[in-house]
Amino acid sequence: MNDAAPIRLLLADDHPVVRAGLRAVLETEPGFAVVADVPTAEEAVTLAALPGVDVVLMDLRFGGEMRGSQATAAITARPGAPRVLVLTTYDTDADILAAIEAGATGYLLKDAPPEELAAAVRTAAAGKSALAPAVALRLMDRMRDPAVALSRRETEVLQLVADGLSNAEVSKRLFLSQATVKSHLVHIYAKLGVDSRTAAVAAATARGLIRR
Amino acid sequence: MNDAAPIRLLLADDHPVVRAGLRAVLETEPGFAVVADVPTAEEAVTLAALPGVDVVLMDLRFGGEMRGSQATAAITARPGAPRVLVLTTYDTDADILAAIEAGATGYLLKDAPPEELAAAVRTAAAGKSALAPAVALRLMDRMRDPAVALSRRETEVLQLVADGLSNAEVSKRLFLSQATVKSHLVHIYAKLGVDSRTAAVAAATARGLIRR
DNA sequence: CGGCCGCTCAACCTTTCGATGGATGCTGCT
DNA sequence: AGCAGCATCCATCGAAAGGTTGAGCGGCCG
Repeated sequence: MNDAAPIRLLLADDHPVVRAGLRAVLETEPGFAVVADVPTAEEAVTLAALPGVDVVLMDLRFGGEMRGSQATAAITARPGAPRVLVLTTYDTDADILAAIEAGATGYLLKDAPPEELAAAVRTAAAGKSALAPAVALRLMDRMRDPAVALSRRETEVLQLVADGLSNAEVSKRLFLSQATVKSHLVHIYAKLGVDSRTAAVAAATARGLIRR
Repeated sequence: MNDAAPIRLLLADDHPVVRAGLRAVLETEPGFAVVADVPTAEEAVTLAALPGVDVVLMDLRFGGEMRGSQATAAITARPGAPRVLVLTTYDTDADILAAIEAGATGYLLKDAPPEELAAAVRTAAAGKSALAPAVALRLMDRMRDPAVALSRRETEVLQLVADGLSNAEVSKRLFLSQATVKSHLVHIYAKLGVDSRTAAVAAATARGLIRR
């Protein structure tokens, strides 16, 4: 399997230690070649445009502006783009769905053992999707109980509510009327089985529907 | 400086990639020797008891039961114990204070560049405290603004509010009148500089005053 | 095409929450 | 001892959020 052509990798993570760790783990594995590692999402987008990269290992949260999901979308939008494998600490619904919608080929958690990591990279390089067991489980749960699947707009509203904004502030931020915000909240309450904004935030954070 | 005796290190982190990264970063640096790396806090406590360890690099959050701060306390409680340098992704008040109270010699963030990491280990090995700039800043802020210290009762109330309970439910749970709960909340709002329960929960979680 | 669903908004009424004000008891400082 | 400061407790009232009903618009799918 791992014959002449190695899989060429680009690593994107803002933690120097993690970049060094990925290098150490993957370069000892046969059949992998780390082309470059970068500390920002912007640099990842730039370097992924060059030929000679098969798979990008992408963190989701960077210290700077651009998020990993945005970078993933920017990379996969181009023709002949490399595969993007998201590698992060977090397994919330919001993160996972954003990554998959952005075109990620796989989603791994950083606590994965090296063998699992290597296997996922090979799977991704072959163009098949690679999901960590915990992530796959969460997606199954979501499929099985569609009541807890908030719509994009609902998630957006609830996130702002969780950040402490009032209905009036949310409505201004999203260019909506307060009536619409209330309407969304009512639907959210029904889906989560609660009857107040704070309870909705608690339930949603517990289920990982919004980021903390 | 880095003459005959190298600084002997024990690494404790549940992420294999991070352990590999720390090994890679520190072993290339002269004057360091990694004695062992472990994936759990419990093993860190066990191995730190053996002689031949100068500094423990300790993560704060593990997948398992024991927290890094507990492990730190267990290690530093023993006479002739090695120095513990906490190395984590998070910089919330609660985490930092718990670590320092547990007897950590230093507190570093994982996004630190390798040189800073190496320098901090040398500082810690010499018995001096080593704080990341961001952490030092946060501590300064906390000193300057002592209003963010919630009382026991206030924390109790806010935690229940964060769990999604209404004032009526909180009052029943704590055997209070609703008026008392509201009164506590007003004080909490004043201390946190907010004016609603959801904003208070957001502010308190951001500062690590309550668990999520 | 007709129905389903997500998104948007309005008007009304009810409940809850937040603001204000005041009481008690403990602790520490002078 | 006396006082200041804080944590804890409680009551009342206007304001904000929640609940209800009803409705229009656009996309998706059988």
